[in-house]
Amino acid sequence: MTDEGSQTFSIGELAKEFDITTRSIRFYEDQGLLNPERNGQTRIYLAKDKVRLKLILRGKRLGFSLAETKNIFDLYDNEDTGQRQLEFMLTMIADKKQLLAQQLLDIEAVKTELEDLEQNCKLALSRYSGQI
Amino acid sequence: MTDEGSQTFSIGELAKEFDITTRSIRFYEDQGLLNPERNGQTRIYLAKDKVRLKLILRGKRLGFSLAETKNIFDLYDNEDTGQRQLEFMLTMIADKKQLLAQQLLDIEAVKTELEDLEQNCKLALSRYSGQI
DNA sequence: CCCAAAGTTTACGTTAACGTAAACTTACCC
DNA sequence: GGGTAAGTTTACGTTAACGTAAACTTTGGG
Repeated sequence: MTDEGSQTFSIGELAKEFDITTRSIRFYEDQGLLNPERNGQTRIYLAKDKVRLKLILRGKRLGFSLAETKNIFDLYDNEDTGQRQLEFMLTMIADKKQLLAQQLLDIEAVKTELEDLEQNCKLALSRYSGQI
Repeated sequence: MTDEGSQTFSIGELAKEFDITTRSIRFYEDQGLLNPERNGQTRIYLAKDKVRLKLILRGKRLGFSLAETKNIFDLYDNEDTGQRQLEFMLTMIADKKQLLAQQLLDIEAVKTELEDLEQNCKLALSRYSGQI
């Protein structure tokens, strides 16, 4: 058994590792997305906090707002998942999956356009280097 | 030859078609992303404007800022593409492609997580309907 | 013991992408 | 020709996601 349960991190370490400011990390906590331990005043981050932070940033890259990400976290954390809650969660999941599918289409389209543009650029450049 | 060169649209028609407000369309023009014709005061949109609008919205869905999209438009429109310009354009294209690749990874990861969550939800729900 | 580095709270400032309102003109319909 | 629906400009308001600054406490190293 590898003992990895006691690894802790300072706010500065996390900031450096994820290349964000400490201000952002505190802001995420302020918005209810993180809940680090405390040693007196000082925040102590555990492995699960790192996971959360990774998910937050991934969500951001996909255009999720912090509120949306918090929403998902809350659903995950919710213990008393009644029937209504579960059904709501399922429709929300369906919505997100739909959104991801659209993004895939968008990415394919943009990728094609970028590659067309790239070809034209390289062709134009080749004239400068006298290859035509 | 299908004659489709004379199709024009009002701002209201575009707003309805793309499900956005006229305010947004005028704002995009204000930021230099659209350049519709005019009939007196009234804006007249052509097919190429519709294409631009589609690209703007696609960019937004992928998290591009309006400034970034305008940047790409400007590169496209640029007639005097000197060597420096072309090289700059190529690095910019490479950056965008890199970003798209990252987004693909993110989407895969989120999709997997969503499907896990979905399974758990359905399992929990099945207990309510007495299937377990 | 002292100081520089890292941490903390509080609070005001900033930017992007519109929303909203006002005050006006233009276009179309009966 | 009169109203109403759609268009226009101008301008101030709003929200999310931090940036930045001030004023303070805590902590490890020489």
